[in-house]
Amino acid sequence: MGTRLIAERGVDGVNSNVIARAARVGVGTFYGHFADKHALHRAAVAAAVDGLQSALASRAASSGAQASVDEQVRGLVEAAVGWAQSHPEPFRLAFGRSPRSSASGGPGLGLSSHGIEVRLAALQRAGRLDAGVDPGLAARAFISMQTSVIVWWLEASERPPREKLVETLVRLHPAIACRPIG
Amino acid sequence: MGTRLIAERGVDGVNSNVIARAARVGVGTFYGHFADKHALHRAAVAAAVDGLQSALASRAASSGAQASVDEQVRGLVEAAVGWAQSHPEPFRLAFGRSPRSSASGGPGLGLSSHGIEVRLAALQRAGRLDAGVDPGLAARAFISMQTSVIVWWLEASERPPREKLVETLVRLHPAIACRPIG
Amino acid sequence: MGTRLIAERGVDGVNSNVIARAARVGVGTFYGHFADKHALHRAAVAAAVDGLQSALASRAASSGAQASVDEQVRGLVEAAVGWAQSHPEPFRLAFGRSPRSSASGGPGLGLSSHGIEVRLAALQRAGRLDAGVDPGLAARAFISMQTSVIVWWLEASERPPREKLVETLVRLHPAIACRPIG
Amino acid sequence: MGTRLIAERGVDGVNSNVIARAARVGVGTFYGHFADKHALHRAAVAAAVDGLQSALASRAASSGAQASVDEQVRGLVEAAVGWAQSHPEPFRLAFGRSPRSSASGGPGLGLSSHGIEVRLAALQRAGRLDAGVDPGLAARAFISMQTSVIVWWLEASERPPREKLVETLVRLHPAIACRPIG
DNA sequence: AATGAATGAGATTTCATTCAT
DNA sequence: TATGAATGAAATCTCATTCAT
Repeated sequence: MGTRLIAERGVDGVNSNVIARAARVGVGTFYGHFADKHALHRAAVAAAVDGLQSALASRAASSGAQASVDEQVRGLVEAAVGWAQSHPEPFRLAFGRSPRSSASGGPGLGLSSHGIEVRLAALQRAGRLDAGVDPGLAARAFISMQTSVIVWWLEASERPPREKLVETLVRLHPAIACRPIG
Repeated sequence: MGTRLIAERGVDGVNSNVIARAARVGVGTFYGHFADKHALHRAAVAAAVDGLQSALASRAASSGAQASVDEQVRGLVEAAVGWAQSHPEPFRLAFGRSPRSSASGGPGLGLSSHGIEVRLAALQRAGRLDAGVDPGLAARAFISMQTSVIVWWLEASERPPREKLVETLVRLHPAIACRPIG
Repeated sequence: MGTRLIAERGVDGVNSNVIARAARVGVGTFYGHFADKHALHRAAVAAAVDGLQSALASRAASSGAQASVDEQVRGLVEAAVGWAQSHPEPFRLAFGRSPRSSASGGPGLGLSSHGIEVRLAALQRAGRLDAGVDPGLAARAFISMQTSVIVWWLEASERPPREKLVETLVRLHPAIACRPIG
Repeated sequence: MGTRLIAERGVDGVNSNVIARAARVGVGTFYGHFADKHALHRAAVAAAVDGLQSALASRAASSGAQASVDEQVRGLVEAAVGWAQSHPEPFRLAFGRSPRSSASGGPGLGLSSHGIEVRLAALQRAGRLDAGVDPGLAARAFISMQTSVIVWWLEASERPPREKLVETLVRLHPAIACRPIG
């Protein structure tokens, strides 16, 4: 439980005593649960990634397989933005600057880009994605973009309305943005 | 001189004594040149941002104003990738994970998205950019995406060829990806 | 029971939780039996000292008072070596390095040197011990020597046979080694 | 230089801050010189062992090779006692209880018993040392005994006079104590 | 009586920064 | 100006002990 409480605070210049105090436990208790500060950070990031991942998965499941590409993309983007809005701290923690932890790849990763890659590859085989686009790169690019922009949007003082954000992200999704021209 | 030598190493968990040693100067010397560790970091990031910025600017200048949007976009993407390849360490330093410093905005920012925003707005007014897209968000999104993907690509072991990278980024640039449909 | 189990392990850098775990009891249980870590250590040392002491006493009793000095000395050395061999861990614990506890005196003490001192004094009065020797010092010296050497011998990889050990210690016992010359 | 200052204090329950303070240096300075508390302890023990060793060596050198065994033994014992008296703290540190450090062997070791062993073996071959005695064990035994007794003597409140101590140790030295009988 | 999670004082260690040379 | 040993505040971590179950 300490995990969530602490995930909701920043974990960067923060030190173990402060973390423990914030979680209302003794320092020793903290070390009883996590090997060190970074173990906690990793756990919190993993929890956030899992949280978002399952939000996306359940959205994908609820919008039937018969949905159009546009509908699917919009659904996923909305799910991502929605989860970010309801879990701003975990989202920032996992996808904001300095995710020293995300083993996998660039910013915003940790979140697997594999699912998107597969779908893009399928679209490409069906001639519905520009042949010049590399599905792997494009998937990765979209994930980075989406998380980066949402992080910025969460923090921005004069932020565009949520619908504009969703609309823009949808429009930039490779499956939509990179349809074959002509 | 120290700037570059140090920029070429990581600067995060690294401590000032190590930085100084790596730069082959005494600790004291280091503090003779920079107020503190963060001043150095800021300087290195700024240098990288400036470097990239001017690479982009000179490319924009060389491709005349009469060039098509596609040519301009491709030129800028190529310039960005080229600079990143010839200055991988500064690029990573400035745009990789944990840019604690970039005052401006999200990941990859530090690099101003203003220029792109202006151009996108112009295209939109000319009816050549989908009306649903927010130029500010889209500009920001593209910058984040581009830098994130390039950082990943620089580090990736099995990376797609450079042409594929450029092609994919070009195709995802809002000015191209978000042309009005129909 | 806990006493012996724990005595058979080292007790120095070892912490109380580890001790308890090793003894297969809960930490709390441990503190139910001993006031603190040192109480346990003291108890274990005392038990070892008592054990050795009574082994020596019963040997002294069994070899009648009419036995020669040589026989008595050999009997006691054999008893000490025998007990050490059958209780190596307690022996090490009580007489090995770092007996922070032994209130009494130098290494190997805890074991009283008084008995030996009395006998040596008697021999000296009878003109059968060199007059230059101080019975107190000599007694103390023999005890230290005996325990130190046995501890070493217990741990040594290429150790001389037990008989050689006994023989050497006997020969170094003041009552034998320091007979008046000529 | 910190070495000596600190060696002259106890180093057991003492913590690094206290050590540093006692040596009149900052904590960091301490860690600049020694990896940790134990490194200092080891260094101090080594220094003490070396000090005693060279005191013995120079005494051995000054008493010509033509000196009798008795004279040689007395010389070495006097040298050991003398060094211990003039360097009581290092002596206690190196040879007192809990020398967790002495890699070599039993208490009092660290100090090599090899020299004595060699001489005893020579005496034995010459028929001037009881055949039942093992030179290795006897050498080791003497070293342990000597250091243990000196440590006790340094600390004892009612201690026998120094001459008595020397006399007793000389009389217990195997080369003298274990001459063949008859 | 037995348990072991929780505690926090204190030990250990790091590192940004200073300053005498 | 260059240097790096020295510094100590602050961070990390340990472990003897308690106490609710």
